[in-house]
Amino acid sequence: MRRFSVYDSMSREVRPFVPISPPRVGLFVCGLTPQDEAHVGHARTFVFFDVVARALGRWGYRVLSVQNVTNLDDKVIERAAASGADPLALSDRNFRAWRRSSEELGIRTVNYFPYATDYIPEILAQIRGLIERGYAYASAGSVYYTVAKFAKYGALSGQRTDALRPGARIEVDPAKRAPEDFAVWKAATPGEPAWESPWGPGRPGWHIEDTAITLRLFGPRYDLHGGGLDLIFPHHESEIALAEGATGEAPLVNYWMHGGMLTMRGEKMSKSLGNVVPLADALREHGPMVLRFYYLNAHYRSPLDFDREKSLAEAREAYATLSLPADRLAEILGRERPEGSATGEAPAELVAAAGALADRLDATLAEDFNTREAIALLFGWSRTLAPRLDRLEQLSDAALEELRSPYRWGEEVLGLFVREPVGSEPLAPVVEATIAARARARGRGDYAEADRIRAELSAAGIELEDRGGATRWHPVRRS
RNA sequence: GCCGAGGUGGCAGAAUGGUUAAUGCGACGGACUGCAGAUCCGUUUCCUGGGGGUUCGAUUCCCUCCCUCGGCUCCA
Repeated sequence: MRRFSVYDSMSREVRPFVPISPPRVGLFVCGLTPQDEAHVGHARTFVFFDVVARALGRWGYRVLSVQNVTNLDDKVIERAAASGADPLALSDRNFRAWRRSSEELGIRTVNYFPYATDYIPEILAQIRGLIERGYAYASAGSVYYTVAKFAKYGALSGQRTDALRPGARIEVDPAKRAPEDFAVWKAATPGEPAWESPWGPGRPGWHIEDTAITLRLFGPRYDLHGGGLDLIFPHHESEIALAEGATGEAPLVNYWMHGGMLTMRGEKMSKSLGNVVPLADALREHGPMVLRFYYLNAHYRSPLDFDREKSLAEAREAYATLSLPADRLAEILGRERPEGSATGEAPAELVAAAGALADRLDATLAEDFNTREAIALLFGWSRTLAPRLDRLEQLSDAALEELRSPYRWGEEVLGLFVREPVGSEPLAPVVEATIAARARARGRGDYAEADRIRAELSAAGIELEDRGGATRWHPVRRS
């Protein structure tokens, strides 16, 4: 198992990672509340944690990755009521749409996506435990957490409850003993989904579904908890209070990881600001590789500003440069080559460099997942290969694979260099014939006809590239 | 007000107590081309928010001020 370090929001420093029971690692990431469609800000966080899980897997850990789905909360109910939909059906629909997008994005490391409402028995059991231990009380059909009882409340966020602006956004609730107390069980309102409980019909409050899930799947303590920076308070703070209060064991989590926000012209992307770019739109316009590249091209803890006109266009250009040698290698390797025609060996210094690069890539990522630095290293490799691309044809498969190994790393860990199926294979004969016609036109100096054919193919989504007397073609890049 | 994260070239965005502060985008020049695009090569000196301090040396460590963003019970 490779050693690595990670920034822990609780201690506010980069610390060496020590697993609780190696090689297993429990990773819990706060997932979506699918009140609406997912946007590009959400995807940033989840792509990053996908890379974390991929890296740990590569390094020999056995990761159990769980992402909860808060499929019922005030917002879901509110949104459903506005459209006359059933709340659970609405969140289910949005979640399924997110899963389609996330699969397209190559997010493939999450083992479970538990729905909050599938854990009602666990939630009720936890609430009973909290009441027995004096951390919660029933009042008017609801149950509230006694924040004052949990001395460590505020350790993660640095917030002190007595400093919270009273009444800022805290609902004034006469059933609560103290304003900072929060609901772990909410008394049912007619027309809303509700479950029976010792305190009457109701539904779970926020925060508690996560601890119910992790207590069940990981036990009272686990390794890594991730999420967006905006969840630190009150959500993660409250999770700690709920779990440690219920079990008496601490700490709930050994390392808290928080991803920076994606901003839009300096402001956080959120529905209420009206500056949301739906993930599905960005995927359609630029494809998954460009988006992944864009996210991973910044450090995960830095804020990343998203400019709808510029950001992904720039990422597209940069990714094209980065991936061109990778594509060429894959293309040659995927082609049938006559027996004995390609036996060349790669220069020894290149092979050595490729091997050394893999180590450097792992080492870079092992320092708090510096994906940006890893990408810079991969750019270096592409610069090395780019001028030699035309000499690759003679190399043996084994030699080509050696030169490809840094890109294989990028594919395995970063999820880049995955070639999109273009569905153009059946077109190939037609395109080749058209190109041949253009070549004949060029041969007799009829450039008007040649350019007409080129423009026609371009309009059909095929770009031509004249080099060294031959003409290559490829599907036009998405723009 | 309190808590937290940031401020780096035209732009995006890394890193480090120490030679020319990475990488990319863009721009400019060249090669290639019938032309264009794509590609390849080269150039892009003057960039670390302001002010103090520690140090032989600070972008990095400390203090302070300014600005931006996030959180302060809906948030990835």
